[in-house]
Amino acid sequence: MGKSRGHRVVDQWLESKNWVWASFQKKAAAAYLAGASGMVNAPTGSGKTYALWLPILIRHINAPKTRKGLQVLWVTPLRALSKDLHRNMELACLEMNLQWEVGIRTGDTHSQDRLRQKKRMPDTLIITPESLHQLFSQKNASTTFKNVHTVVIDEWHELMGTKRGTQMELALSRLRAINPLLQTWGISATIGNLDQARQVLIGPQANLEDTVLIKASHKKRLKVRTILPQKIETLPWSGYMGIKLVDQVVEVVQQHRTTLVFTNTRSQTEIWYRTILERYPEFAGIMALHHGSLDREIRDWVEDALHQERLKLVICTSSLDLGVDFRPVEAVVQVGSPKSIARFVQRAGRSGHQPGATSTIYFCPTNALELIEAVSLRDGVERNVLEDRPPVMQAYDVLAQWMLTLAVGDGFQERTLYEEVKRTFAYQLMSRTEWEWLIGYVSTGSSSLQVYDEYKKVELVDGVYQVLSRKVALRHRLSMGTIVSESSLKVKLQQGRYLGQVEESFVTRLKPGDVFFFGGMSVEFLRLHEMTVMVKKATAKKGMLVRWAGGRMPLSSQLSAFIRQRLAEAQANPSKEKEFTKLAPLLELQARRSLIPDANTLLIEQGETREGYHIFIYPFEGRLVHEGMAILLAYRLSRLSPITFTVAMNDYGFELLSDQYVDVAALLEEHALFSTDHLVDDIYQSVNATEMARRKFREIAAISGLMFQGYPGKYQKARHLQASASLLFTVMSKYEDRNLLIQQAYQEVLTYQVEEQRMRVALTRIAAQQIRIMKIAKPTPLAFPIMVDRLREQLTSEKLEDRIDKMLQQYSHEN
DNA sequence: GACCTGCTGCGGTATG
Repeated sequence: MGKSRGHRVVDQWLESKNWVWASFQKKAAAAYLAGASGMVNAPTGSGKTYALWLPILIRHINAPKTRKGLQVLWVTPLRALSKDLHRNMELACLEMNLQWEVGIRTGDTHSQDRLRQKKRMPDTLIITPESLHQLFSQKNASTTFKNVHTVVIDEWHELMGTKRGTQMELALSRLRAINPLLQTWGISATIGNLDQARQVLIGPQANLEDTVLIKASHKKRLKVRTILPQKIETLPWSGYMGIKLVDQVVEVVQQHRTTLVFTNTRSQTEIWYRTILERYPEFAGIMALHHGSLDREIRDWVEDALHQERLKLVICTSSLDLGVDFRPVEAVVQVGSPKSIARFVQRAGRSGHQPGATSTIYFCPTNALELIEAVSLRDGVERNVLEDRPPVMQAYDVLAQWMLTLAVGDGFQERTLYEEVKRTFAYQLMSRTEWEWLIGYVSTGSSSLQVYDEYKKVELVDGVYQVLSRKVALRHRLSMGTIVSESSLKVKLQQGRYLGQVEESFVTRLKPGDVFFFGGMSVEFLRLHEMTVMVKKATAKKGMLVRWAGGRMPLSSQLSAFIRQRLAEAQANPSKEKEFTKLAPLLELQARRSLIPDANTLLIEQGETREGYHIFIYPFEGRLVHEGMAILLAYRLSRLSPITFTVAMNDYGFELLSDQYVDVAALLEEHALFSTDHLVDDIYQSVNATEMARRKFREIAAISGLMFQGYPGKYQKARHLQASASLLFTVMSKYEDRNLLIQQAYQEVLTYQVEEQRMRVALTRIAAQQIRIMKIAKPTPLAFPIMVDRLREQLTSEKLEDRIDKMLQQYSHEN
């Protein structure tokens, strides 16, 4: 069999580049050219883009030469990725002398380019999910997409677990309705539920066996090393900044060409940067920091400098998790718990980007107990355990937005769209009643809002649901997408550049003259000018640290399981791992004052201090489950006899504090405190559920179009937004029985706030475990950090220090 | 003198 002209062109091109087409790339190409859909699973830097890009070109070369407009959509979750991709794709076309135009359509595409695209679409469009939806909100959208035969979704693992993934599912279903032969391909890093990822991509009714999974065979070698502290505290309380080990981290940095130091929070990057600069002034100029609140220009500069090998060290948050390959990076340091094995591996992969090179990651614990995590991470990496990314199900806010998007564009027919939506993974279980509620919602704003005209958005004309009002259409286009951010203020040097963003709550505490540390420099607050925080460079070195109110990631269940297994082993066999040896004094104290739980034991500690009566429980299930369990237990105990608790938790356990003594042992004999019966009811009955749902509702209201977030550039106060979301929540809960969006808020509390599924599994495990209740005279090493955490919420930092000092004096001696 | 908690991502006003 002779090769087609397309194959020959590509072969010649590969030859001229002196480049081998790897076997996984060949497999992907063959499957694609045979008309299949599927997924490519390969690490970054392995050339997975070309695995699909080259066959797309082959197909084009062999196809008849008629103008067809848009034919290929290449979806990327990151704008930053699109430029690199564009360059590589165009270069390939150019070198092969092909007439094939690649365009970019993202938020920063110039308006003239957009207009040009509108008139004449390029053959391939690199696009974000949000911009794709923008295209669907234009008139003639179905004409735009009528010749699209291929959609490639890059970093699908990253999108799938989020509402952006749901957006993608909806768009795919629409594209398949336009062209039933559409070929869908995902590109994904390795995750636990790889098959499910593929199913979500192709839709629930499609047969998984008809699609292809292409795996790159070469495995990335990964070395994990722990940075060990000289000595540890037996009562670990010292925060989670890890700065104590800075000298040892700098030692690592000095041994490598370029190092990335990953931290868990933005303020942590700032403090590490400042500390290193103070102690090692020679790093000035060859060290940078990178996090999500720094101005885009600054971040771009850092990324460029990394490429050009001008930096020895970059301190960053997950803002550098993904995307661009930084070849010069030789080593990665993870400061503090990465919370999941998959994230740890992902970050490790930022180093050693050459094919065949080994990635090296150093784990720097910020707290004595994290030494157990170090061993557990190594376990996870060795056994190749990776967490799942469960897809988002039944997010009605996203669906409502999609209905409006289509109504703003070409309009939709109710029956057809219903069938189409049911063919997505996310909405496969949606009932006809629920759908009808949504139709009502977009046309009248639901029964509780019927009297208000502004919620009547969609009108039915000749069987087609459409948005006729220009104002409604404009407002909708301005507020598309599923990312709802805190409202923030820009920070600008008085006569100079923008530094980045801080949150409103931080600024309200500032007085003119106050010094804070931001973007790697000391700045003095001057004034608030047109919603911009004006600052100048400060002479004073010390200053406040900016704080952002971000999300709190819990420890993954996979990592938790390893920790539960390893804890008892650390005591039984302290010389087995060097981390265990270090931990020995702490574990001895734990064993002396209480006991060290093994994997079959649930430890409960009870004690009394001047603060009151403490109950500590250690399921080792991550802080969200602990929050849920604390609420649950507090509720169940209070039903037995009136009592109130203050709750606190961390990733290992939680505390119930009260001014009354509770005989836990006796109560456990008679009552199933840890039972899964009536679990959801009991959580909803507890005081916090409504408040939690109310907070969740803010995001739902924004996505579903209930709440206009304001015109771009125009500032809207966070308090105002919160207030109107809260008002809507009250009205809708009160006057409507079955409001889908309110129900969704409660559902999200269960799924994401208290991790109901995981809690059930944990409770079931506890039911089979032996429960050991220990009376303690003094707080144990496991209890102490939870107590400190509770105080941290109540006290200012100076007061907290005094308090901790006293506590340490009181509790650290013998027994 | 030691200590500072809490990720990321996108989009956007303008016609016949």
